[in-house]
Amino acid sequence: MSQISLTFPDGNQRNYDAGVTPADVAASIATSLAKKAISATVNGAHWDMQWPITENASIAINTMKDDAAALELVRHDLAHIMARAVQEIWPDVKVTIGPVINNGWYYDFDRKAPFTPEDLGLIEKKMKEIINLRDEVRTEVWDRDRAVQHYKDSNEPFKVELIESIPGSDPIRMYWHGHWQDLCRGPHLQNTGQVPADGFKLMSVAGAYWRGDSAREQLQRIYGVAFLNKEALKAHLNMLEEAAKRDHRKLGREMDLFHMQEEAPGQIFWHPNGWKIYTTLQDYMRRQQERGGYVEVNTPQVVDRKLWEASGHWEKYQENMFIVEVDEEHAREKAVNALKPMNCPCHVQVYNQGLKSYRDLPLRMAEFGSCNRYEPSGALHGIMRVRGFTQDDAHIFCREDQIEAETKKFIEFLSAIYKDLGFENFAIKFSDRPDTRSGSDEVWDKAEGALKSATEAAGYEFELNPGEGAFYGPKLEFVLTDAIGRDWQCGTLQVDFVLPERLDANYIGEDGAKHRPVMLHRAVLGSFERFIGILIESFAGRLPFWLAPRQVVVAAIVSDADEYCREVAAALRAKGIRAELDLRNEKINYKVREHSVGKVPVILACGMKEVEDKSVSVRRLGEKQTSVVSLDAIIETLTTESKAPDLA
RNA sequence: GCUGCUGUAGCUCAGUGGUAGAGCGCACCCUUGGUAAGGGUGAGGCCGGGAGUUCAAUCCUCCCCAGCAGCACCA
Repeated sequence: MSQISLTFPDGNQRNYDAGVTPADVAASIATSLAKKAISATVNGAHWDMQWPITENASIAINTMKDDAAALELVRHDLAHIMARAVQEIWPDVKVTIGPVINNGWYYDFDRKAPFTPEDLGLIEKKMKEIINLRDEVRTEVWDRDRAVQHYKDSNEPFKVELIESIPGSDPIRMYWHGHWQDLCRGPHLQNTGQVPADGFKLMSVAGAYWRGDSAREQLQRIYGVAFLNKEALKAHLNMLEEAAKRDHRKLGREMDLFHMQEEAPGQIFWHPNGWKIYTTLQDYMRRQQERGGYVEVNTPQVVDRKLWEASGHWEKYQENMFIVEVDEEHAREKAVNALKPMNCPCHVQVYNQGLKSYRDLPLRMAEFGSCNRYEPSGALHGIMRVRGFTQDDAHIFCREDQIEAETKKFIEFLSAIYKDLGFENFAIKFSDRPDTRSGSDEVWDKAEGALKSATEAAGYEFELNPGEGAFYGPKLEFVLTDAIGRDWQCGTLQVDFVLPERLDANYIGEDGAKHRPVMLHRAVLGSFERFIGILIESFAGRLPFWLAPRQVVVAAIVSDADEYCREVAAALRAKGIRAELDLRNEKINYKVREHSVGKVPVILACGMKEVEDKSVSVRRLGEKQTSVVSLDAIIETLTTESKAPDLA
């Protein structure tokens, strides 16, 4: 048998027979290592202890101390252990797939009766039993036909379909956790006992489509989270609890920002406090847009279907549109309108008024455009995903050769705003050409190239979403993350070659001939509603002073100080600071607690001492310490703090 | 839209086949208290909507609506 040379992390090399497994290698070093090993890293690849190594390679033996490898294996083995547990309890349940995800894993099952929360408890108990059995994990590569036959014999149709979709050149690998067998590419632990029995928890069960296809069977997906020990699991569950506390729906109620009700699903009733955030943010955006060279317009909400037919929305987007039919008494036919789901067609109408010259380009046309979309009921989520919302929308009409410069300018514009609003970090996703698209490959090449090089020139990296572009052009998406790690697309920039064509937008070039402009659809916040939701969660309700709906509460400690409190509040209001009075017949402790819970950034408490000194006792949100400062000083301080970042 | 769960006072939630309860909040009274809940009294509910079973439904069944989790969707 031929020999191969394995190089260890410390640089040492040893020779082994070709086909040696990491288990053999570990055993050759120390029996204790062989026992506690969980996997190997061979030439950078995560390697099962049972897989043979046939060539010279670098090798590292992983133990539970190697967090990344250990977490992946633990979660992956738990997926198998859970599937085994489920089939041991309910032998007729069909298994499908069970990958590792963030913080844990899931496994999709086909079973008629739904899993109940009690079932999850049963499964968890069974899983712990399996772990305690310390069953050996074993693997074999099978012949494709044998694997298919096996799963046909054992009546596992989803597995048959999986095998048939594995490319012909790939091996079909089987794994056994004890007696229980599953198709799996591996790697896995050496035995089930290597899984920490107190480091995991089954979290929830929900429907999920087979292969992510809503036309296919709906399966039941059980989610679990897993960590290397009890403490880490506890920390994770704790984090989830903390995240739930900053849910914008909860804080929206507590801070009296908005509400929603059955009669208007997916639409927001803004209360005074919430609307103050909204208008403050809008005022800020308006100033930024003016500086950024945009002109602002406003266009109709209810627009005849003729325009939507021309734009292509009627054909491609109708099921997401609110259709408004009007029987006009004296009209000969029924007028059919739609609430605008997007602003772009209306903006082209504005653009098309009068002849445009190449000298007018780029023309950046902005609108705080109120849109309505009939979103699927299951998609609605607080104020983050709604049916009525306002975009900070703009369309840049430009020449093809201006795409790159405009894109770069936009990314810089957006990142400055995100920074002002407290988001230093955001992800950029780049979606390139989909299979069905309009426009020539040559034009797509140019547009994709322009977006990519503009992103790089602005100093950002992007993640590629292959084939996810719109049919009319490639796009950039700017993504922020909420309190529990869910991503929300906020900003976007989409190149559009199609709409100017469909709505016949043009400009007169230097050559005196008509040319077609390109449109860049772009938004920074995306929608005010979603963005405010993210702001609330990101700051856990403790908005920066300039955005806080209630900035100051002036609270009397004794009622003899009421008159002075009125003076203080009036003085602050004269400086444009949002100050409220609390002269209620309550103790200062009570008032402090209530306004702290209400996330008011500054409480100014006044008793007789303050009345006499013309001072205030300042308590900042989140600080236990108070300080007494003069009225003049606090007015000056808070006046400065109340300025929006662009005015400071 | 799909699967599952949920819907009782403004909020958070108990509860029962014989039309309801707590805490907080709210109102009033007492209390003027120095930085995260002072005390008392009281008001407040078509038990999400509709139909059915029943002598009787908030409770059981069916349909609808809305919310929650996940999936799909987000051109």
